[in-house]
Amino acid sequence: MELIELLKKSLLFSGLKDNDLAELAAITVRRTFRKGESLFSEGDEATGFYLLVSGSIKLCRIAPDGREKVLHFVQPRETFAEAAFFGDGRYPAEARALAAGEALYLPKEGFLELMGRNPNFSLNLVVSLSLMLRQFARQIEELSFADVTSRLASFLVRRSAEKSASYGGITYIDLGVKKGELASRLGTASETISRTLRKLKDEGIIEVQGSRVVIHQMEKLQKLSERHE
Amino acid sequence: MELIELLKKSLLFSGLKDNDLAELAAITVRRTFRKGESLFSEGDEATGFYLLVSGSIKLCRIAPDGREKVLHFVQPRETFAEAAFFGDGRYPAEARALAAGEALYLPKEGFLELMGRNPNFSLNLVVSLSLMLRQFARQIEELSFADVTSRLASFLVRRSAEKSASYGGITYIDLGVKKGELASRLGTASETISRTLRKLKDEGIIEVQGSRVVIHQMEKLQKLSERHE
DNA sequence: CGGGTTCTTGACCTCTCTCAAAATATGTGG
DNA sequence: CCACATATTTTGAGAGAGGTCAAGAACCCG
Repeated sequence: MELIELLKKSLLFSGLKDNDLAELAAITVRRTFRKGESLFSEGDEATGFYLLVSGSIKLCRIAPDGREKVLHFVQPRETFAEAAFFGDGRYPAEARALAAGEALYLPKEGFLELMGRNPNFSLNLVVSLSLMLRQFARQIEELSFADVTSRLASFLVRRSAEKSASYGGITYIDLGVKKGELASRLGTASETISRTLRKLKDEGIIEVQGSRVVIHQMEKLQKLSERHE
Repeated sequence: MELIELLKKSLLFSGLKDNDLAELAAITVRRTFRKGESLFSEGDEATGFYLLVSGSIKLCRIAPDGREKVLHFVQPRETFAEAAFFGDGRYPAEARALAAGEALYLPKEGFLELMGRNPNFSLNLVVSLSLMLRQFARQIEELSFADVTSRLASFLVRRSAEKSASYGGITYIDLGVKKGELASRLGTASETISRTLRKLKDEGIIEVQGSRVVIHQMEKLQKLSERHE
């Protein structure tokens, strides 16, 4: 697809005029990646940020004891590693591909230059970062207050809103990630996810088929996710 | 103090030239507040953001069950509520004064205009937001992995780095907040903070005198905070 | 059809939450 | 500056959610 079309799909560049986008396209680098490939690692020098076009990426950190904590699953059209713009210029996490795909690379240097010339870039970037901050704040709140059932319900509800198929009141979600990864993202252990999914199934709220989840009673799920929040 | 001098103290405006600062000063509103006063509440229309000059502010959210979750303690010279720039334009949390002081209010409208005219404002804002993102990411990681001892140690170490007095290997920290608030910030209960502080005291690592903490063995504290990270 | 990974389940155990009560600190008016 | 009222902190005891370890089952791929 045309590079400019791809750029336009991102929230980050949505408000830009065509000639702005052309400037942007001039510094953009297309990059494909395979499953399991790492786009950058924790501690690497941050030379730019990315816009995911297709495929699936997780941002994660490795704890000293070897366990991995998933901070975020990146969806197509989302940007990631914008925070590469800060002070020390190192990536604070690793970006690993869960499925093969393509990303657009925006080099820091060229982008900073664009920001200096064209305020629209900065304004959009600020909006994007602010949205992320809000998301993170919610995650912090969830981790402090909500139990695993509630967090899992919250995840499923959100996922079903953004990425699902629905027929006659029944919603089908494709988790798209291994349950172990989901556990890490929700700040718990895979065993607990297993047990919690089972509990929800026993209550007739959902059904699990591999990495596919069928939601039978969305309302109950919503209630569970709001109980604490 | 001169308004421009106050503005210059913030990381957010540190790199600006004097004439930029003068423009900024022109739209700045000084605002004093008393202890317990709320600068804005969750859900209020976000009309701008703040730079804390003196006093102490906490950002918090109230859960449906009435409990309060502290997201962040704002230190003098720091800005807060920059995220007011996003989409729906509502404050996502409440800002309540822990001690009387003064803040500078930067109205959204005027600031957006400045950003459009002068790229330096945007660049600094992006840096500032990125730093916050990094902080939040660390908090998420801590909440998922680390136990309370580790989180408390981490908090103390960080606090001692930014706000402490030190004589001959012994460091004195003023918590500056009630222990209950600290508990909320660390995602735990005040009883647990109490017990954990006591445990650290029994091990000879720290000493507690009201809201003052004396660190005797910084290395051990550091080790505790890194065990998980 | 192996061989490896991932998932599930069971058992156990520990950390931390909760509730209740005592102790301490803080603030207020006189 | 004291004495009382309120708020905060500490301590104790009990319960429960969820982590960990271990083993078997299911799944996935070449």
